[in-house]
Parts: sequence; C-alpha cells; structure tokens
Amino acid sequence: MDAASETLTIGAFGKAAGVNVETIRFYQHKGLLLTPERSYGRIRRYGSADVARVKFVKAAQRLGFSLDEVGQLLKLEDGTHCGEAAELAALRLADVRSKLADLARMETVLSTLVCQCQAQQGRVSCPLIDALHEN
Amino acid sequence: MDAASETLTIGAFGKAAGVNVETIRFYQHKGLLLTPERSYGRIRRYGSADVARVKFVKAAQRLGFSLDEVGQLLKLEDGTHCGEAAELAALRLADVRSKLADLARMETVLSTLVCQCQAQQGRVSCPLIDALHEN
DNA sequence: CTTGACTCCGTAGTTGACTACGGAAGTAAT
DNA sequence: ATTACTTCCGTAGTCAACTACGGAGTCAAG
Ligand SMILES: [Zn+2]
Ligand SMILES: [Zn+2]
Ligand SMILES: [Zn+2]
Ligand SMILES: [Zn+2]
Repeated sequence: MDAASETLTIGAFGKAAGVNVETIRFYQHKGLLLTPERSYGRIRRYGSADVARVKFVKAAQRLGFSLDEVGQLLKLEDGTHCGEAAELAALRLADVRSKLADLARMETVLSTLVCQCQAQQGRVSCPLIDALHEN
Repeated sequence: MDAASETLTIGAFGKAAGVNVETIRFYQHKGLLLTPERSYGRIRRYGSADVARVKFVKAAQRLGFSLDEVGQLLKLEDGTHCGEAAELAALRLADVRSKLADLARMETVLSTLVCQCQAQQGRVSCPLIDALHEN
C-alpha cells in the first residue's frame, strides 16, 4: 500500500503477477492499472497492490469477463457495491449460459455425425457432408 | 451446374445466399468460392451451385468450424472421403467439448457468486469481489 | 442520354487481448 | 568504463471473419 513498499521494476512486477511486461503496459494504457510516478532516476516502481490488481483482472477473465467489464468491476473493488457487482455478474452469467447452449447444440450434432460417419465406414456417402448440404 | 443457369449478379447471389456482397468477395479471396468468368460485359454471374456452396459454409460455421476448416471440408464435398471428414469433425468436437467444460466451470462459479451476492443484500462485503481478490 | 443503382477491385478498418519492434536512455556487473 | 540487460514509449502487427470505403466502370430505365 505505502509508496515505500513499491520496489518492483516492471520486469519483476510482470514475473510476480505472471504476465509479461507488454501486458502490464497494455493494461496501463487501458486504464486498468495506474502508471506510478518515476522516482529516483527514470524507472517506475511497482508494489504488491499492483500485483494483486493484475491477479484480480486475471481472475475475472477466467470467469469470462472482458477487460472492459473488469474495468467496471475494479471501480467496485472496495466491496461496498455488491448490488452493482452482482448485476455485472448476472449479465456475464446470462452470456455464459447462452454460449453454453450454443455449444451444447454443436456438441449434440457433431457427436451424432461423428458416430454416423464411423458406422458408415467405406460406404457411398458421408453423413457429415450430407448434413452440411442439407443445411 | 451448367453455365447457362448462372444468371445471378453478385447482389442477387448475396440475397439468395443470405449473406452480403462483401462476404462473397471475402470468400472468393479466401478460396472458398470460385470467381466466375466475366461473360457479356464486365459483370460476373453466379448460379445455384454457388448459393449451395455458401449455405454449406454457413452450415459448417454453425457447427463451430472455422473458415479454414470449412475449406478442408469443401475439398471433401463429394462425400467420398468420409473418414477424413469425420476426423475433422472429431477435432471440432473435442474443441467444442473443451470449451463446454470451460463454460460449465464459469457457469458454476458465476451462479454461485450471484446467489451469494443476492443473499448478501446490504451487508459489509461483496462475495463476488472477495472471490476475485482471493484469486 | 442522363441518372441512379449496381459491380469491380483493392485497401483499410473493426473487435479484443494482446505481442512485437525499435531506438534511446537508464542501470548493474565486471 | 565498457558491456549487457532493462526500461521507456509509441506505433504497428496478430488472429478471425468480416465490414466499410472509394473511385471507376457498367447497366437498365426513363
Ligand atoms: Zn454503488
Ligand atoms: Zn456482491
Ligand atoms: Zn480421401
Ligand atoms: Zn463421413
């Protein structure tokens, strides 16, 4: 938290957070991370709060949040806006469920067709190609 | 099939196939569609085989195939290479299942957190934000 | 025979989340 | 003090599947 503990160069920060340097700069550019002042010489220093912030971003990404949505979540990071955060999560959940439904449909069709193709070994036509032709 | 039935301009072709003109040109550029000769004047004409081909592409896309994969499938379009087609479909299926697993994981976590947030109404911290902080 | 819609073609822009490049300047080690 | 590694910063490239744009040529209708 305090500036005195900001000892990491951007390279060390990247390693600590498990992302590479370019990603950090990209997040700074996007406004997801603050760019610290350059104290002592011209090299910026980072601390554990920055590392935690990147890990927060990565955790949110694993739940499917886009970086823009993560930006919203970071504004609610103090935990005092539970309702708003839940609202974002509910939207994400709806999207995840819709994608899940799409993939489930694909899974059904593909697994059926793969089975039919396996049963079709060596015969005249291909059920998969046929299905694509039939729309 | 025969050139005499190739009566559609690219605009009419697009409408018939349910895609827009730019998409057709893009597919031509990608090698998914042939570019017909320019007979009579300078305007190219298309036929029902072209429309069927675009519909094939779109049907494959609905199963999650990328355009490059569709290109592979189109080479097997005569239906005499069932095994190779099935192999492509099996790869696609594996990918679909892996994405399905990812989304199922997200669904589980998100729905749990949304529930916890709803139960948390008005209290101190936000379970969602907390979860993201904990990684 | 002019107007207006359409076609041709190449190039460039879009979205999202980075990744790569390049040159100058700072920094650590020998 | 020279070498070698970082850092800084902006710009540009990547991938996929389009979408948009611009200017010239073509075609059918009035
Ligand atoms: Zn609020
Ligand atoms: Zn909450
Ligand atoms: Zn074969
Ligand atoms: Zn088959």
